[in-house]
Formats: sequence, structure tokens, C-alpha cells
Amino acid sequence: MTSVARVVLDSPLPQLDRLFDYRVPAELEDDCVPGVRVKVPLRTGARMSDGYVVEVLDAVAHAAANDFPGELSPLEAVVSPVPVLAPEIWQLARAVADRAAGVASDVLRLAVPTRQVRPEKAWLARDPAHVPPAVTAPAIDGYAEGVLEALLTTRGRAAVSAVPHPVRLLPAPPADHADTGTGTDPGGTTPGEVDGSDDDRGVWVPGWAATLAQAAAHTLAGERSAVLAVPDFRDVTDLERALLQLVPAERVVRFDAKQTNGQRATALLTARSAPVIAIGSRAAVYAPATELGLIALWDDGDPSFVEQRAPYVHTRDVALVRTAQSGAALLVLSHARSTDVQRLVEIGWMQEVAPHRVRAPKVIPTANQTNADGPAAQARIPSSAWRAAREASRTGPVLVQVASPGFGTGLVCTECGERAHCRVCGGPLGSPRAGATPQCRFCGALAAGYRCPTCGNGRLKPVGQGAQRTADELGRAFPGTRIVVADGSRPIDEVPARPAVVVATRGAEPDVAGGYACVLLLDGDRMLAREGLRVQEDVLRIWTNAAAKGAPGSEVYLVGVGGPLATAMALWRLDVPAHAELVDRRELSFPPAVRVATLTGTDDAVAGAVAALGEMPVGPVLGPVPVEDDPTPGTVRAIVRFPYAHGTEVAATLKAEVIRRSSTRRVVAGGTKRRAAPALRVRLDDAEPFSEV
DNA sequence: AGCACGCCGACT
DNA sequence: GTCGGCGTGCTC
Repeated sequence: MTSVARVVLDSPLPQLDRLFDYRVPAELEDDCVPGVRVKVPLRTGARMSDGYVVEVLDAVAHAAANDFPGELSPLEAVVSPVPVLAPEIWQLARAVADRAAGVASDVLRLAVPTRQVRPEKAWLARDPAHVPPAVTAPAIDGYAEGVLEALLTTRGRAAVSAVPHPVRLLPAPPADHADTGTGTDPGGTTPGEVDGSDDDRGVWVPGWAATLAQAAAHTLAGERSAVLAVPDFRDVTDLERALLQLVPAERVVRFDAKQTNGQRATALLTARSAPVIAIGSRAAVYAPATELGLIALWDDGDPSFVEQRAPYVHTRDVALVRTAQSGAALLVLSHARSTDVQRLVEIGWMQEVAPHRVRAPKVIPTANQTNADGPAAQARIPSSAWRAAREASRTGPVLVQVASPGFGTGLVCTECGERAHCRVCGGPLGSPRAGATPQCRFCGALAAGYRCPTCGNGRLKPVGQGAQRTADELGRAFPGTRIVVADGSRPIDEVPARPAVVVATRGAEPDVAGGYACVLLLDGDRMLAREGLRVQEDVLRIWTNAAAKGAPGSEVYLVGVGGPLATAMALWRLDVPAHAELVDRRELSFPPAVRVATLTGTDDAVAGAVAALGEMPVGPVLGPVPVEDDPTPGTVRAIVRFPYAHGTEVAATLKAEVIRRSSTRRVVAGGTKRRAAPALRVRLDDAEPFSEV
């Protein structure tokens, strides 16, 4: 009895994005199981394509399905007998691609690393009798008793406000017997904050990391997997440190961008073998963790969650699809709520959970206070904040958050004030240190011997204040105090809990055990001056994340900001501005109140796609307008907006249009053999066009 | 992608 | 009359 393999091809072509059936030769039948890599003939016998088997049918079942009338070609080869594509990850990739009008194999490239022989051999040689060490369920601290535990048990979904300060996590006692119970709090080891004692057991971790680690350990104690995705590498490290206090290292599997393919392959196979806690950045959300019980994200508003490769799907959206498919619980932790999550809360899809009896940062807005008669640094810092910082810097580290890296935000001509731009790419020039050769902030090109194109003058001066400049000024104003600078080019993970002034650019704030004694948020006005849909929620995220690095209840000075944002910060009610923002978006029909699709290509193709959508879009179609910097002249772009309820239909229609347009190959006018860009490119839920409005 | 099929100009 | 141009379409 011959069987039939259904295969997904490893090809980015939209017209090949469906399953192909192949006859399985008898000699391959043993190895041909769902998830293995295969080689298959395509169109002509000599041409081979790679792919994955997603299903194996016997001939009877295939005859009953009867969807291909022709004669099946035989499978060429099973590349490796190791099933690297888990069935649920195939389902996830299919659904994610469909939602984004994209190609499933593009998603698979994010989910499955390229073939690695050594990890596969190691996996095949593993001891099948090995039982991973059991895990004891810890309590989840900082929230009303049992609330999050109950959510995990009932597979609920929640937007969780994070514990807004560092906490000390104590190690879990060794689990000496397989305790499959849930919710049992091991006596005397309640992890959590410590009231300033000199006890040096345990580790200090951010509040959110402790909560995620406890929730994941709780899930794993019930022999179910957890998948935890965080925005960046440093967050993965924080989370891992928290987890290793609670569960054996063997049960934590990392997925992150800095791994080699070999490490990723090993992680993938480990995750498939037994319940684990899979942690990492974007890639972790695709971890093939068995028996999934929990999916959790930290800080879903962070732009790092936007995938940079086709089909550009946001980790949050992948998590939503995976939650729906797997029935796992979903926790989205943050301090500042994203408008996307606020929408899910308002439509009743997620519930809200806030910490119980925790000490929020004491945010003190200083809208219009100035301190004009001090030195330069003092002029930027109101006297109340100044005094608090000076006082706090005698007992511990003070965090000063500034907007941008380098010495200034840019360079201008000393004569005419014209901004200096890069001669290579036109980007803004900056100066990494006082007196250093100006350098492009975009492409990094050095601009030695720069002369102003407007007036011919050769001297430049900085505008704005960066971290180094602030640090220089504070160093003069705080003689004898250690000054530390942390920014993108000089990252510092942690500073000691000793008196110091730590000047950091947004997002680069070092951790400190126990938290900072005081936090100053400078440049808020400048951060808010940017244009774009996401500016407000972004800024709130940046402020709250820095504020949460302060010790419990420590003072946080929000300089130069007033109004509703300052109020929300002072009351630590970050749901309020999220709601207000969402109300605005609804009125304007902007995302995430609606979904958007950007259509790029020839005016024919774009107009055709808009026409094919018929009545599905809401509001006027924006454009089409010429795309200025596109390599293909005559390229236009249109933006259509549509309700979530039409998502499936819109994506399917646009995908069909892409296929229709890609079947005819176009050649660049001018006779060269170069192939032109596809006639139509479609991208769903791309907020970027709105950030320049 | 690649490669075959298909309907209109210059050649033995 | 054919050889071959590359527009159009398909790939189990």
C-alpha cells in the first residue's frame, strides 16, 4: 500500500504557497513522517525543491480526498528523519501567513532554522528514558492571591500591569519528588521583595521578570510548556536569571537572534521533546513547545516586536493566533499599555489585572518649573528635582534619562545655522564626542572636512543635549560623584548599588540591585515633539520602564511635561491615556482601531487591488501616491483601511491579487536582463506610513 | 523561479 | 512552408 505525502514547499513564491501531493516510494515510507524535510520534484523531474511533509495519507484516504486528478510524482528524498516542523507550528505558520496575506514558507523560515546535522544526531541519540527534573509551583507575588494562578488554570487572557520596581527572587527549594500539584506554595520561600535587609540570598530582577518567571514555573509544574517573548537581548538575560531561581536550567530553552543556527536547532528539538519554558525575543513565539499552557509577552508596545522579514508580522499578533489555536493562557505584561492591547481589553477579549498592594513610583511632574540662574545642567532641571537628585546621590545611584545618544541630537553650521547632512546618504550628521569628526547617524560615514553647502563655512556646533553632554554638565555640577554614561554604543547592563549619577539614553538604562534611589526623566518635551501615531504610547513606555528601575516607591521627576500624560504618570494609571488614544484613533479610523494594508506597485496593479476589495475598506483610500525613493520608477503606494471583521476576506483577496500579478513576469524597461520588482506588494498592519504624517 | 506552451516575423 | 520571438501559465 503506497502512501501520499502532503508537502509545503520552501519557496517564497505566492503561487506555490499551497500543499503538493507526492507518492511516497516504499523505501522512504519509514522515514516519511509529518515534520521531516524532503526534496521533491517540481514541474520537471530534474528540478528539485525543498519542503516539509505536513501530512501523510494512505492511498485510500488520498483517493477519498481526490483533489488532484493527475498522476502523482514520487518524493525524491527524505533529507533527514528528524521531524523539525511540529504540526502545531505548521498550523500557526499557515494562519499567520493567511492573516498577513503572506506566504507560509516565509513564516516557516522564522520558525525553523536551516538544517543542522550535529544537533539532529545528538537528538536521535538522546536517552528516551530520561525524565526531566520536576518543578514545584511557586506563588505569583504582587497580585491579589490566586488571581494569576486561576487565569493560568482556566486558560484565560489578561493585560497585566507589571510590578513597577525590582524585586528580589529567592531560589526555589529542590523538588525532590514529582509534585504535579498546582498552586502549592513551598513553605518559607515566597519570592518577592525584601524590605531592605542585608540578606544577600537570591537575585534582584525587574518586577515583570519575576512575574513571568513565576507564571511560567507555575505552568511547568503542571507539566505544560510556557512560551515567553521579550523585546530584546537584555530582557532575555533578566528573564533567564529570574527563571533559573525557580526551575532547573535543563527546563529553560533560549531562542534569540544572537544564537547560531546550531544552537537554535538544538533548542527547537529540546522544546519538542518535553515540556519546557521557551524564552527569547521575537523568534521564541514560534518555539514548538509541547503541551503549551502559557504564552506571555513583556512590553508588547516595544517596536522590536515588529518582525523585519516578510510577512512582517508583529509578535503580539502571532501570540494572539497561537493562543486561539492552542487554547493556552495569554499574559501581556507592561507598565504602559499599548493601544492594541487596550482595544482587546475594551472589546472584552482580555481582562485587566493590576498588582495588589505594590508601591508604585512616586512620579512628580514638573511642567513649567525652571531654574534659570544655575549652570547649564541646572537650567534643564527644576530646582526640586535637582535637590532630590543631589540628596539621593549621597545614598545610592540616581538615574537620569535623556532622549538621544551621542553628544547632541545633530550638528548645525556655526554661521548660518543650517543642519549638517551626510554627503553619502543625506542623513543627519552627529558628533559622538566633543570635537570628534562628524559622523552620519544613519550610514555611519565620516564627514571629515565638512563645509556648509549653504554658506561655505567649515565649523559646526551641536544642537540639543545627548547623554554625554548631560553627563559632562552633571559632572561639573556634582563634583566628587561618580558619573556613568550608558547609551547604545556603550551599553552597561548593571551598575553597583552605590552613590553615582547614571546618565542613560532611553532604553539603555542599566539595572541596579534594589533599584535607583531617584529617577530624573529629562527631554520629555523633546520626545513628545516627534510626529507619528505611536509617539504618545512610546513615550509613556519609555518613561514607565525607566521609572520602574527605581526602588519601590522612589521619587521620579518627570521634567517639562504637564497635562494628561503627567497626570497618568503621577497616578500610575497608564490605562487612561491608552483609552483616550484609542478613542482618537476610532474617530480618525487609524490603527489599531482599524487594520491597514499598504499596496505598493504599478498604478495598474494597485488600482486593480483596490477595485478587487470592493466595499470591504472603511474610510477613503489614501493615495495612490508615487513612492519617492523606490528603485523602480513609477511605483505608487495606496493605503486601505478595513475593519477587523473583514480581515480574513481582505487578506485572501489581496493574496489572490498578488498571485495574479506575479504569474506574469515583468522585465525592466531598457532591455537589460534585470528582473523588475513584483507588480504588486502587499503589507498588512504596517504602521510605518503613519509615523511620518 | 524556471521552463513549456503558444501564436506572429524572417529564413533555408 | 518552418524556426523562433518571448507573453502567459503551471508546477502534485
